[in-house]
Amino acid sequence: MEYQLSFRVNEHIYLRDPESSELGKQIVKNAIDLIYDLGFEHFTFKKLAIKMSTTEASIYRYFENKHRLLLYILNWYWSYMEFLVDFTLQNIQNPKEKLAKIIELFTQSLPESVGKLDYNKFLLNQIVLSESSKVYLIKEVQEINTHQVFKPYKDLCNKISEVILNINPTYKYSRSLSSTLIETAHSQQYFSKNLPRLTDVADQKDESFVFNFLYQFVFAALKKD
Amino acid sequence: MEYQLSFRVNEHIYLRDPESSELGKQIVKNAIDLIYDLGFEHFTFKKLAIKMSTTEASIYRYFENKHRLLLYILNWYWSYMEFLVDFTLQNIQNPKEKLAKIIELFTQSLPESVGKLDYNKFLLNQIVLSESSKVYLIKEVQEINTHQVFKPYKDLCNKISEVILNINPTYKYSRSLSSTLIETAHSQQYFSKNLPRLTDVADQKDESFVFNFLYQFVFAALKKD
DNA sequence: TTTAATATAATAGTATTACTATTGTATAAA
DNA sequence: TTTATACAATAGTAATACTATTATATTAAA
Repeated sequence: MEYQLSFRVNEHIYLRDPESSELGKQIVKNAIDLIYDLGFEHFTFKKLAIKMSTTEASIYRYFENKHRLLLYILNWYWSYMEFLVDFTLQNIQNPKEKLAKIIELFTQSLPESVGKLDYNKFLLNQIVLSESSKVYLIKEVQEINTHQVFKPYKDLCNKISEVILNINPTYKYSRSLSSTLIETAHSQQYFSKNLPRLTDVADQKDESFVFNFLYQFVFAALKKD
Repeated sequence: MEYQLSFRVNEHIYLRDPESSELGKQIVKNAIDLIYDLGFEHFTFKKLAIKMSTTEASIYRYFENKHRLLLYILNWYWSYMEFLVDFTLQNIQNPKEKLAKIIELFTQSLPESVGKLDYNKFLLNQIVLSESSKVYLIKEVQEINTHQVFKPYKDLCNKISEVILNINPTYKYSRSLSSTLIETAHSQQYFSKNLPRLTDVADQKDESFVFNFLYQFVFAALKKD
């Protein structure tokens, strides 16, 4: 069985829906590769156009600027993670077990899809670790937020916070703990790899370190006294 | 009593020590103002030069590029925070009380200095919230890390992790918890203001929200079972 | 006191990046 | 067959990032 996942992405993010044409799909796919290679600061539409043998202007017909393209990728990622959460929690009743699964999802490498239709999940995950916060840490947050461009992130947090409230209905910080879970999963993975002295990883290859750390503190925070 | 704090900043960060001349000091001071006004992405040396009635080239004699200038500011901030931690923990014996004070430092506005000699602490704090992660979330991390440019951050984490280990000597994640404390203090303050649905703030003016959230989860994580 | 050396910032550039108006071509509709 | 329109490429401009060189001021040496 080979299938491609697609999500409706807020139309304020793009000028022309990249899902609507082959060129559009290629722009997103190649952008993920190139942002991974160069880092977002060094990534330009010109370089992307050369890589794809198309023109800068053609890319500009799809996205206003590179920030919108990154925002598109992140919207896709957040929607995908919400889907994965739903998918993974199927048939699990115990809310503690659910939360453990969620932490696992955010700290382990994403399942690679079978076909070539889909985005490269490894590269996607890598750019999320290093670039995701750049989509909201900008002067224009408030303004673009009015167009609901962060809704998938909020929905994802909401879903996690429901599980948290199932474990401890009196816990007062379910949303903050959810966003902290996600942000910390990212930052600690990034630190483990690049600035290990900011963490307690013994072996930088140890994939379970961030899981163990997060598991301990998330469940500790939810313990009733 | 009016005094100015200065810290030795790693000389790999600048081309010419900004502390060594009046122009250098003005560059840093004005940069803090302008990055606050424009956001780091829209901040350029040209605009800074115009604001200061000097030239772009003169600024380039001090810093290789705007990223280095931001890194300089963050190095100053991390050193300053370590100083503040030392200063604040004077005469406090109880390690739990110490940690509470530390959380307070990272979640409340910085003490403004008396004279005009110093940097504007309010603006400094604001740009730390929105721009700090941009100094390490770059393709060149590993490379610049070899020049110790993140040492003040690591030292700061180290200091906090010592306090953590005093509370619970068997806790295995003292460094990770320290960096998470700092990063979460920043991100939750940023979210409270700009994307409140990712948090549980009731009133966006509530300065104590992030403190309460952090206090609860940091101390919960350290509780022995 | 005059000259030489040095430090400093300004001038005047170039290359790259970000973005856009216009044109040309292919496809679909009338 | 003609006309509309959808699309991407051409060909630009403006802003940004960065640098080589020149001019000026200051300090040190003769």
